[in-house]
Order: sequence, then C-alpha cells, then structure tokens
Amino acid sequence: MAPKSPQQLKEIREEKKAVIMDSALLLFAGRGFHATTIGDIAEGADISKGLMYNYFDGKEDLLAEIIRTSLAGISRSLDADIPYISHDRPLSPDEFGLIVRRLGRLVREKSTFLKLLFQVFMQPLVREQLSGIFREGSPAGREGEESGETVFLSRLMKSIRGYFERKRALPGDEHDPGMSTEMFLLTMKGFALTYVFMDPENFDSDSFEKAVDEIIDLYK
Amino acid sequence: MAPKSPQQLKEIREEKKAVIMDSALLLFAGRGFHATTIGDIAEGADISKGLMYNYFDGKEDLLAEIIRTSLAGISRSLDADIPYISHDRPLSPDEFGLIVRRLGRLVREKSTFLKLLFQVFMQPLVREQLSGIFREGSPAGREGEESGETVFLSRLMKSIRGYFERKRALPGDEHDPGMSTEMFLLTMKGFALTYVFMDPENFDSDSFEKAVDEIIDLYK
Amino acid sequence: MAPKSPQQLKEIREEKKAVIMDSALLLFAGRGFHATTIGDIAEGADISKGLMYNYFDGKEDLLAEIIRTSLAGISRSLDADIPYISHDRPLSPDEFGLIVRRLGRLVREKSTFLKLLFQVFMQPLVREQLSGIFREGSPAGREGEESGETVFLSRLMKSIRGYFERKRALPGDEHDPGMSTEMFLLTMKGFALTYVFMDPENFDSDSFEKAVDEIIDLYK
Amino acid sequence: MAPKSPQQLKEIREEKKAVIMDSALLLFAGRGFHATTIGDIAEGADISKGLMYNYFDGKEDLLAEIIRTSLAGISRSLDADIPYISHDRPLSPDEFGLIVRRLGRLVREKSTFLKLLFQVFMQPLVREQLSGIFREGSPAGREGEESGETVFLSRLMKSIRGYFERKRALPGDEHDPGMSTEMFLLTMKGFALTYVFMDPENFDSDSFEKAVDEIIDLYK
DNA sequence: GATGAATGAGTATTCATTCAT
DNA sequence: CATGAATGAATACTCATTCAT
Repeated sequence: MAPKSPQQLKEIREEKKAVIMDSALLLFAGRGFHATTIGDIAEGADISKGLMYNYFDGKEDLLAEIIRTSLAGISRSLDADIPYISHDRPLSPDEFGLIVRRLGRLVREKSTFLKLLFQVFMQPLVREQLSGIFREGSPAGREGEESGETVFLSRLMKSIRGYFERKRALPGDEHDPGMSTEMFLLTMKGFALTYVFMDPENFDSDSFEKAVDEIIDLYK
Repeated sequence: MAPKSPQQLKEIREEKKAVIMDSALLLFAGRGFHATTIGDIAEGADISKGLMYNYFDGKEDLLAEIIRTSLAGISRSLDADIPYISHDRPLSPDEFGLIVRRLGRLVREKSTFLKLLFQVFMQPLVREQLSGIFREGSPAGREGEESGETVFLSRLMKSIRGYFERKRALPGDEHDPGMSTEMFLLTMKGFALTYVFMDPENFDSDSFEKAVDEIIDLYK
Repeated sequence: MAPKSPQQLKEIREEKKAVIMDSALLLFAGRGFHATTIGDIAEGADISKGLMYNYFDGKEDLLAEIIRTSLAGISRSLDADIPYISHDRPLSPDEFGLIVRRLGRLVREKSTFLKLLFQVFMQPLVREQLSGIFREGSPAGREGEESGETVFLSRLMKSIRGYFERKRALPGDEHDPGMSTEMFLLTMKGFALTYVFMDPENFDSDSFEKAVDEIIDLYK
Repeated sequence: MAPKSPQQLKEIREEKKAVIMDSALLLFAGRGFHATTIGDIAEGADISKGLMYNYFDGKEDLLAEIIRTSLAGISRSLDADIPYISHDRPLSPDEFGLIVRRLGRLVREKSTFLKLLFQVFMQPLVREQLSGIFREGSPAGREGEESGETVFLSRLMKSIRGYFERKRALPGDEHDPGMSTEMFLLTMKGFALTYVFMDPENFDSDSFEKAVDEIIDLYK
C-alpha cells in the first residue's frame, strides 16, 4: 500500500510498454500493420484499448517505437559480439566470416522483427511517415541513447565496405570494391528474405547453416 | 439504335479492365494494398467507383486478377525469349547467362508489379486468400490459358535446377547442387528486392548491369 | 421484314410487359420488394436491365402496375363467377357459401400475388407511396378500364355486408351486423394468411377444403 | 479515477442496449427492416452509428435480438398471468375465455412488436436467416433462460389444443378437434393482423373488445 | 494508471437509373 | 425496340482515438 518510488514506477512503466510492444510486434509481423487493430494489440497485451494511448501517441508511434527499440537492441547486441570492428585495423577474412555468421544468427533470432522491417520498408508511404516521426521524435536531448546505438550499424557497414576495399588491393581480385559490397549486401538481403518468410515447417536448420557457410565462401 | 455488337462490347470490356488494372497496380505497388482505396483506383482509371464492380468482384478479386494476368504475361514473355529451355538438353553456361540477363531485364521492366508481388507475399493472410482465389479461380476447363502459361515458370525453375546439377558433376565443383540452386535464387531475390525498391533517383543503370554480370560470374 | 402493324406492336408490347411483371411478381413475393433487384427481374424475364425502363417508370411503378393489374384480374374473374351479386336482391345462404368457396379458390390460385399483397400492406411507407402512385397514376381518362373493374371488389364487399345485415333481421341472431362482417373478414384474412405463407410441403389440400367448409358453417 | 465497477458497467450496457432495441423496434415495425437504416436507429436512440456495433453484431443480429427478447418477454408475461395452464387438468370454458382475453390484451400492448413479427415471417429469406441465428444463438448451456421462457408458448399451444380435443368429446360437437384448433388459430391471426395494422385513427376500442367477445363466443 | 463506452470519419460495396449506340 | 456500360447516391460496417470515471 505504500506509494511506489519513482524508480519503481518507471520500471513498471517500461515493463508495460514492453508488453504492449511485444504484442504489437507479433501481430504487425504476422498480419501486417494495417490489418492489425488496436483492439488486437490490447487483447494480446491483456490491457484495455485506452491504455495503449497512455504509453504511445498512436498506432504509428507504436510502430516507430518498436522499430527504434528493436534496431537499438540489435545494434547493442551486435556491438557486444563484434567488438573488433571499432578498431581501425581492417577486417581479416576470419573476422569477416564471424560477422556473417553473427548476422545469420540475427536472422534466426530476430526473424519476427525482420519480417516487420521488410514489410515497412516496402511501403513508401509508411516509410515516409516513419521518417517524419523519427525526425520529430528525436528531440535534441536524448539522441545520446537510441541513435548513439544505431550509429553502430553504420560503423559495421563501413567496416564491411573497408573489407572489400582491402580485398580489392590483393592480387587476383579485380572486382570493383563498391560492387562487391553491393553484391554482398544484396545476397544478405536475399538470404534474410528467404529464411524470414519461410514457412516454419519448411525451415531446414541444416540448409540454413550451409547457406551461411556458402555466403562466407563466396565473399570471403 | 441497335445495341453494340458482341465483338465491340468485348473489346470495350477488355480495354476498360486493363485500364482499371493498370491504375490499381500502380497504386497497390506504390501505397500498398490496404492503403489504396477503391476511390483512388477509380480516380486513377478515370471512372466511377461503381464501375469497378462491373468488372471485378471486389478489391481482392482485382488484386488476384492483376497478379494472375501479370504472371501470365511474364510467363509468356519469358517463354518467347527463352525457347531452348523446353528441350531436354541441359543448359550451357552461355544459355544460363542469357537467362540471368533476361531475368535482369524483367526486374527493370516489371518493377512495379514485382513491388506489388513482394508486398503480397509478405502478408500471410493475403497470401492465403490469394491461394484460395487461385485455386477456385482455375476450374479444370480453362487450364489451357493462364495455368498453361504459368506452368512455364516451373519449367524454367526445373531447367535452372538441372543446370546446377550438371555443374555439380563437373570436376572442380563440390557444391551441393540443391544448395547452389538455393543460393542462386536467394541472390536473385536480393537483387530484385534491391533494385525494385530503390529510389529511382538513386538507381544507377550502370551498377545494375554490372550486378547482373557479377551474378552470372558468380554462378556460371 | 414488313413493318408490323400498330396493332401487332401493341400486342407485342403488352406481352413483354406481362413477362416482366410475371418475373417481378415471383421475385417480389418470394424475396420481398427491397431484396429484389432490377437485375434479378431482368434476368428472370430474360431481358436487359435497361429495357424494363421502356415499359415502366421504375421499380415502384412496376410494383404498382403489378398490383393494379392483378387486382383488376381478380376483380374480373370474380365478377364472371359471381354474377348474381350485382342484383339488389340479398344473398341467400347458399350464394354466400358459393362466394366463400370462390374466395377460397382465389387464395389457392393467386397465392403468389396475395403473398406480395400482404407484404406491401404491412409496410406503411410503401403503402403510402403506392397510394400516391395510384392517385397520380390514374389520369381522368382511363379510369374506365382498371378502376371500373376494381370497383367490383367494393360491390362484393357491399353485398357481403348486406348479407350479414339481412341475417341480423332474422329471429335467433342478435349479432351486430357490422361486427359480424368484421369477424368474417378477419377470419378470411387469417385463412388467407395461413395458407398463403404455408410451406408447400406442409400444405394439406384436405384441411384447406375443410377449413373453407368450416368458415361457411360458422358464418352462414 | 478508478474505472467503473463491473456492476455499473453492466447496468449501463443493458440500459443502452434496451434504448437501441426500442428505437430499432419502432422503426423496423414502422418502415420495415430494409427501409430502416442504421443511421435512423442511431438517431432514434440518440447515439452515434458506431456505437450500435459495440452492442450488436450488425443489423440482422439486432433484429434477432429484438425478436428473441420480445418473445421471451411475452412468454414470461403470459406465464405470470395464465398459471393454470401448467396443470394437467384440461381448460374450462371460462379459462379458455380468459386466455383469449389475455391474448387480446397482448395484441394491443405489443402491437408494435407484432407488426414486426408479421413482417419478418413473411420474408422467407429473413425467416431462414433468423432460424439460423436462433439455432446458433442458443448454445446448450444457457437454455435455462430464453428458451426456457419461449417454451411456455408451446405449452400454451398444447393447452389450447387440449381444450378443443376435450370439447370434441362432449355431445353436440362433431368437429374435428385438429381442425377446430386450426380454425381458432387462424381467426386469432386474422384478428391480430387486422388490429395491429389498423390505422390508429380508425381503431375503435369498442369494436376491438367486442371482437374478442365474439371470438370467445365462437370457439368456447 | 486503467477502463471501456462513445464518437465519427472513412471504406467497400450495392443498386436503381440513365444513355449512347 | 433493345442493350449493357456507366454513374453516383446511399448504406452497412470498421477502427483509431477520446474521455469521463
């Protein structure tokens, strides 16, 4: 009965937010953003429809928040696992292989979120709206948190680009490094697309792993 | 005074159907199926909302019809350009290269439809409904027309699979042919995804062509 | 190829009108006025939708015309069978019985139309609209035709009323003749209602006849 | 601050449901089901159109609910007034008279609902749909409430049938008891039909009562 | 914080009617 | 006389969002 401390309150709030976002993510990914109603989300989160609006500004804000948080989470998780890319030293082939393997794991572990991400970036309208929200939604003050983390993703990108540039300099490879990077990314996209939308019953863990190996082999 | 001849009538109907489908395709691809209203489509086709229902059973039927027709068109067009795959003789590397190049052209020419196709196959709900419509929509009788054409696509697939199997038999290649096929398809998907959703202003015709060459190089 | 004579033209016109009205009557009675579309009627009459408007001013006019024509037909048919009621002489009990029997036959033979009539008179709105059409629809000139015939129905009514008044004068009957008439009409309505909407498979020809006899017995 | 108690909530819901059903009943009876729009009903109930769908699954469900509830109400009300029919003892002529008088009162008091009921049972399509809803709508579990009440109506029917069977056994009556029952019901239908759809201004309270007396006289 | 009744703008769809041919 | 493509007003229904409690 004692009044909760501000700290506790904040924790409870964050937890409830997470529950709502989990419910929404599952439904957005499964049925699509438009086909999911606030009622569905509330039911999934076991709360009333109205409560959602205590935590988010609306359906689109909820979507934006999910994407923001998930991206930050991914960023953080990758950052923890791939520390070496922050150095100036170029990636070794083995490090490149580890990165690909790590990205493969990501596809498996975050397939629900990736499903959503694919959908969102296919609808220019939503994409634009989202950009708008992102712009408005990140007031000067708190850039230190989320964006600081998502910045990692561009560092990763740069690192990969660097890898292919260095490979270019080696004898026996006359590929345009820009093109090599593009091809690698394109293959990774196709890989993610294929496995993320594959029927779970058709999913073959073995061929998944072999595909990862194959990619490493192709681009190492 | 006299009513129009059945011939005239049929032409008018076919033409108007095409106009409506064109308008719908553009909007579905651009804004997504759900975000597109019948009013938008009607406006785009310069007709009244009601008229749409003289030609299609509803929004979903319109979508199904677009996909059916477009797939048939693609199938026909590929069939005309790639006649040799119908033979039993396995593909030569050059033929394989030509096929990839032809598929590349397809991505450019049919990017609007492919945009739609990607979106549709990402929404399981719509996907199922579509399958249902397709199943019902192809009564035993008229298999000669649409299905006869779409069958070409599976023949193409088989041909490609055959190509990788034969390659496997050559000395110096120890790849699992099934995995090779999968990797190739996955790369094609990534390729299509990348260029189909690329902002037109970022689209670089040169790198597009070079990417096609690169794919041919990788898998030939 | 010879141009048809005006007489022939008129006959053809009348015949086509009848076909349309038959189709409409069947559907109106079976599904209700609102639930029947012009398209249904046209299909049933094997004509185009537009043609209906060459013969009738619209759906409601079609309904009015059906009712008008059917009532006139009934009137004419009864008039032919019950000639004696036009005399001033009061009805004998046997004549009364014959009338009831004739009305019973009417219920069987015109059950489809009566179904429609019941429905129409239960919807005040339609009833009012119809009255309006009837009023507007009978220009001074042609009252000689239809109305002349429907007038018979009121003569019949008057005759029945007269029958019960005369009965009243007999010793041994102290019923209010107005009330007797009302009771008789009410029973006839209940009779018609019961058998007109009875499922054909539940219809028992025997009990139908016995009910007629019973009514005669009750009110003779 | 606190959300409303479940008790309060339930009361509000029940009350609002009743308001909507009252508005709908009035309009359905007056203009017919098809001619009544959701907007009309909402206006009559002084609510927004959308709210209707918080309480009913749609227009047809609303109709079904009205009929269900009204029938249950009638059943209950009759049950309270005519307790003796539950005994095995056959009805005395006086009891029969009381029943008819009670039914007469019902026609006056529930004329709006009866108007609707007549209309509904004249449209086979709606009738079938309703049967469907009724069947689905009464899961095995809650037979205790509504159906338990409407069951009373069949008990009443049986009681009346019993009355005429017993009468048949008396000397001086050679009517088929089944036919007598049918005639009685048919007369009651005609009676209800006549007075329920009579223009209020033509309604004569005196002749109404006398008609009831007359019916009792005829069938007692 | 939490609830769910209430709103109303928006959407797909239907259908009587018109009209060029 | 006959056709059916075309129209557009009307209608049932959905759903994000608000707000009193």
